[in-house]
Amino acid sequence: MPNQKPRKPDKKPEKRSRQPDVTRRNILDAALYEFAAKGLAGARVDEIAARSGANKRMIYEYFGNKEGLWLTVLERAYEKMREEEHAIDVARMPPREGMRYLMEFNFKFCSRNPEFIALLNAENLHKAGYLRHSKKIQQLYTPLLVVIQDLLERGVKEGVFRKGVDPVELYTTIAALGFFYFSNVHTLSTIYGRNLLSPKQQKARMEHSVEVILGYLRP
Amino acid sequence: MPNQKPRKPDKKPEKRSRQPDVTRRNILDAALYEFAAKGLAGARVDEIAARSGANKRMIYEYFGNKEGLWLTVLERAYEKMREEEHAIDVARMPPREGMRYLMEFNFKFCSRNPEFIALLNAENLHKAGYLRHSKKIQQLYTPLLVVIQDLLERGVKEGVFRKGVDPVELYTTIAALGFFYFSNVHTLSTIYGRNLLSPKQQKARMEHSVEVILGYLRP
DNA sequence: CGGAGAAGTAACTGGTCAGTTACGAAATTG
DNA sequence: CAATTTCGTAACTGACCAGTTACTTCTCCG
Repeated sequence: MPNQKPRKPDKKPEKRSRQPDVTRRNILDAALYEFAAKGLAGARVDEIAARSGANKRMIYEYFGNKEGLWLTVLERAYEKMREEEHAIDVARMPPREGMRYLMEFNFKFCSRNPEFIALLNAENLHKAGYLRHSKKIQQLYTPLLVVIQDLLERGVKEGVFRKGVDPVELYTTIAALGFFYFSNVHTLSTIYGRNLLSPKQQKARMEHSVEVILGYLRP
Repeated sequence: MPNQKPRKPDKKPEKRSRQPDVTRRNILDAALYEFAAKGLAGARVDEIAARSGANKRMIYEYFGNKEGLWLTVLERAYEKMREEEHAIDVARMPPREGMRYLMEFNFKFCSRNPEFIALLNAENLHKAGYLRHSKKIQQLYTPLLVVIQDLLERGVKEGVFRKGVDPVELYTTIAALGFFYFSNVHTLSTIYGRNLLSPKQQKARMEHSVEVILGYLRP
């Protein structure tokens, strides 16, 4: 089986090498997987190189060192979340529906992105030392908080929400209800003796979480 | 400064060496510190030896290897929590007070024991592989769940709680509201641009958490 | 006191891993 | 088709680190 694929240098380099963007992206994907599975200290650069199909030299050329790679992966994960969150259009929903939607989105996002959770936990182990260097993160959540504020105000006006709820506290609570469950699935599953990752358990948990939020918000 | 301390072999060996229990305990304390700070992969056995004042040989004699040490530290942490939780006497409190007390205890425990949180997160990174081997953990939470069930039933009977709340879901929610905040303090502090570890922020957060639980539980 | 065994020390070992380097192959450019 | 740059490979290096070993010192008990 001789490889005569690259014999055709037409204007569109469809397959094969010399595509830095693709290589870069492959490295980041592999790194996300490895970091999420083993943390920063446990992850192996050789493993990332092997999994990405690239090579260590490329990794160090693109990202400098292991920590540089970590920071890039972390920022990329946050960006992904922002993008998805950006797609939320809650502003014109009725307050209660809007709040339910927010909670469900958050829950499902955590369910779909366990690597994101592992990454955040690892970063907290490092006391957010890397995240602090990323200036763009800080204003990332403002739009979401504005949306929540708006929902709260409209809810109060319509008489379906209680007064005096702080949007930051509420957002933290929403995040907590989604995040904690998936962050601690394994120890919780062990303690309760059930598989909390089963769709049935997940659904029940999401329903309960929505109920907690909406129940609390009643006037 | 010649050391003539150990020159007195009276019946009570007050200070100094040859006290396996003390050495063992020192190692566990040092290991808790190191593991909580750096995770299993990041922790260094040499560092634990140095910090404990003991020696690597002792560590391997007592605990076999690094993983054995990890498991022992983990179990010890859970035991500590159980002990403190055991001291809770909520059974004869009025339902709402009891629930508030539970929530506050949980919150304060997380605040007081950041190592416990780090340990749990690391163990979840390992998919609870170590915890699963510890049979005694599984039935640890049953008494607490019974207490919650009792509170809920009395609350319903007295007309201060809503019906149909699942005690397991509720406990998970209580745990989430306490745990998540401290587990993610650093990234949250970075994002919000405030120091969430300040007593003021902690107090506000605890009040909010209690409000969420009690607000949700209203009939 | 003296011998046995437990507790402790420090140097060592073998493997692992982050980061480097020397070199080759392909592609782009003129 | 050279020359230059970009991409890729694989072997290497030096540090680090889990676990071991050879040896010393203390304590206990007869």
